[in-house]
Amino acid sequence: MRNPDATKERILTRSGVLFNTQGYKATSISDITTSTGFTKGAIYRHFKSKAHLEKDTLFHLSSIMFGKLQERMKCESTAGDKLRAVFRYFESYITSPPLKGGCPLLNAAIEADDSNPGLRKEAVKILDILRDSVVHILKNGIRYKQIKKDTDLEFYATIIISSLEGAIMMSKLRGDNHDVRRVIKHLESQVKCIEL
Amino acid sequence: MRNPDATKERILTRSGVLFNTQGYKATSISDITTSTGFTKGAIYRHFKSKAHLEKDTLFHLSSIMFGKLQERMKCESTAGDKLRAVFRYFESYITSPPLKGGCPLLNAAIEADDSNPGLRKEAVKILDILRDSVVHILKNGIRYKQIKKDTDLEFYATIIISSLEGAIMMSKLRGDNHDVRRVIKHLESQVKCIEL
DNA sequence: CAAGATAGATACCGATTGGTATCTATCTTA
DNA sequence: TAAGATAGATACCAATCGGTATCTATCTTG
Repeated sequence: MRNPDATKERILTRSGVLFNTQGYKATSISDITTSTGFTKGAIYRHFKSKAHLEKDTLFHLSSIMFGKLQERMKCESTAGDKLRAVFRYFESYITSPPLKGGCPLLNAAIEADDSNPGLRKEAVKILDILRDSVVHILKNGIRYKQIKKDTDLEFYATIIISSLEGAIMMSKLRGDNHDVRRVIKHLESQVKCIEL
Repeated sequence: MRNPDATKERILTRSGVLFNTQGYKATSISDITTSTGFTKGAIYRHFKSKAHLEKDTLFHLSSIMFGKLQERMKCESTAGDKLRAVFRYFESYITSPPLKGGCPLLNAAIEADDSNPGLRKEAVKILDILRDSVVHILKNGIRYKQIKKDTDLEFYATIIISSLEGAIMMSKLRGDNHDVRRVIKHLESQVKCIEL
């Protein structure tokens, strides 16, 4: 009974890296024991099954990512600058990853099928939060006369998120940042279209 | 020694569905034996390891997909119409999937890490072919005065592919076609910008 | 039709999987 | 300080993993 909270945190952190790099199914409990230094007994005391650990870990990962994203956004004052901060954050997934393995939403979304409903539900939640964040930025932009007031919020949120996620897939596959750079260039010109 | 070619074809077809729906790592050889009706002995006669089977299967999947894509494109005459056919093909991944499990490129790209270099290389090849297809359409469009001649070909190919792939991820996760519809609407307006 | 080749089945291998029952040692609380 | 609670270790489980050695039956070819 040394420090259960720190143990749980350590397990979530380490399995976060493993799940995000190797995949959820491909990461075994043994992988996690060797990475954390804890035994199976310790892990199954804190998480009642591997599926639960996967879901909790994905939540843990998304909390970290949204935290870092919020940090970047609150440094900017206008809606346009906040959006460009989002773009730069996604580019960092490639150029200097805040977490090894790329975007946890993208990874979980592709891997989570109907056989892992917990993971899938968690991924949907993350996508909702991300979409709402972009919508929120645009909404405030309209309120403060920075964004055209007839802008279709959901539409632009979808365009931004989909192209960024797709770009991460491409850039990660190719091993360079050319594709994500192109997409960001395109999104910046799109933002200019709705900026006042 | 009944019909080795048909056997190989059947294995590739069945494992194609399994790999594309459950994932490569998550699909076992036993899954494939029960799906095909063949035994492990038969499978390992035609493929020297699971990794080889994965790679060959991804190639098989991409051949089918590109075949269907070509069919749709050759029905159209102008570059703009060919691009719109590409968009509709990607939408069909959601509305009436030509293959269960969504886009094989996207699935393989996310799952393939450095531990499966064969699969990864095959995924890069597919991405190259897809990108070259779009570039080729645009190039011919310029030649026949349908597309503005100063168009950045690689740029538009990246924008189109990334946003479509990202949209498939989102729509598949959510279980509806709203996101992919939005992205296609956006891409259609982008095409209009470079059409003559 | 005889002989070799090969497609595919059967049976097995050691390693690893997720999971659990049990034990010990440290903690909290009366 | 005594007693109960709990964090974590150890040892085990049946099931399954990818892979292989061997056998049989059908094919091709002389």
